[in-house]
Amino acid sequence: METLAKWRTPPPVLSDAVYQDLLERILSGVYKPGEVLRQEELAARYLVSRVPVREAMSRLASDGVLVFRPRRGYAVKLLDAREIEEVFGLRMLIEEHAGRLAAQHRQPDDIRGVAEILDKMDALDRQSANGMREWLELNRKFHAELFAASRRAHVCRVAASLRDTVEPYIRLEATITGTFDQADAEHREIFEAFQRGDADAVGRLCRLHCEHTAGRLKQGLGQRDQPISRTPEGT
Amino acid sequence: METLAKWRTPPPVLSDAVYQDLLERILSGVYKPGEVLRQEELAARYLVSRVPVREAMSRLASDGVLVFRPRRGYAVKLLDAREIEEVFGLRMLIEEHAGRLAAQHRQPDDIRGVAEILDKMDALDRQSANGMREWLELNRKFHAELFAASRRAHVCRVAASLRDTVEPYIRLEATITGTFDQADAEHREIFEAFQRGDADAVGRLCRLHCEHTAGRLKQGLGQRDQPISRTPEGT
DNA sequence: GACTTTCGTTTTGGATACAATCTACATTGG
DNA sequence: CCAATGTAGATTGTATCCAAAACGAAAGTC
Repeated sequence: METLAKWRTPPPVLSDAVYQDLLERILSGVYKPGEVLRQEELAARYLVSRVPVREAMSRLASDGVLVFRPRRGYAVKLLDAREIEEVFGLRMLIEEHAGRLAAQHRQPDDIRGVAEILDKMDALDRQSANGMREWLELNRKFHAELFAASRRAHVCRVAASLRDTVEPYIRLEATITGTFDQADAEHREIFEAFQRGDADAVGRLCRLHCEHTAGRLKQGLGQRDQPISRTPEGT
Repeated sequence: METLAKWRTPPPVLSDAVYQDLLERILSGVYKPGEVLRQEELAARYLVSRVPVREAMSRLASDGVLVFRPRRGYAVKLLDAREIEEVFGLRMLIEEHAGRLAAQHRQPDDIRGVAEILDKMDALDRQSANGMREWLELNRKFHAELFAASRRAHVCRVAASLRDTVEPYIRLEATITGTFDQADAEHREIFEAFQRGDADAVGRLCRLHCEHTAGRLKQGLGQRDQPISRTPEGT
């Protein structure tokens, strides 16, 4: 038998799988900000022991998605309005930078990849709950793929981390108001500048896009007092 | 007996202690970029089991200080010149922002705290190896304390993470060249602007400070080919 | 001689076990 | 009736154990 080993896909690591799924569930609001995550419960859900669950959670805590209170477990990070504004302030900086770099370093494949995501978003039924959910996932993917074209791993890492931190709130707001039109239009604009390699425009538009998202969020979630559970927060 | 429990110091979490010490050792170059960290070895060093060690390492990996390759363990992140430049590009953005916010939101205590650090740095003997080490630690602390005055946890988190990513290289360069004068002067300048609450100046100076550090690094480490071990890297 | 293949060792990933701590609730005393 | 106390159960943090994968060196093959 010849060297099969070289071709075999490397064995998956449970904590990675848990990390991914847990992140997805937090971003999509299955676990709400402030909610405490029980290790045993999650271990049972994923049919693993608590060890990989704990590892996944400690990573999510470093990402800023969870908070850790010793001996009291991990909870979904709960942001107040001021913190949301803070994160968006950072996103505006980083994403302008990332957008500019993306436009400068993009390859033909990148344009195709991003275009594909936009097309998929166009095809969705924004009225159905399912369509909304898919739109939101594709929305996240759009930005990730766009920035990935910069070929700058650290830029992408920071941008993704910041985005993930506020993503639950973005999705909450979008689900409530159901307005995707402005975002759609801005995505198209960004894409067009990206396609023609206009770095300054992409940067400027990305920053604006952040700013507008922050504005919608502020308005949409501003009135409602914390709709969230009662966990007193640190970090 | 009255409620003693409330006064007892909350029980320490081993993985936190390991995280802290491990980070310090990585930043100070005890574990060099590219080096693989054995779980058993570290567990023995800290007299704990491998579990808290793994947890600490998974956090450090999320911070960008370590890289994780499934089933092959964690290694100290090895950056090439391009990545170092990338990180400094981000730092210039973030730290200008952070510096500005710090100047705007600083309290009297913050000024005292930062001044104290600068004084300690002044008092050190920069020739001795020990003095250098202390200077480098205080240098890190200076920036952390300065930015902390912004009262913006997310800003501080991102700034610290980016700084930690390149800190081993900063310390390596500084240890080799032994030139602290420019940094000292810039710290003083930043502090003075910080003291008088000149947000624009602090922002501008922080950005410049980053730029200069990056420049020194590029020159100091540019010539030497990777002095590091042989680990082939991903992420 | 270079390239596999084998096999033993090392090291990792994960499960289980157990002690320490926290939480909730019932009880007591004022 | 309310606050403080005590206690049982739930939950976390860590140690220990085991199977599987990676590594390295020796032996075999063309």
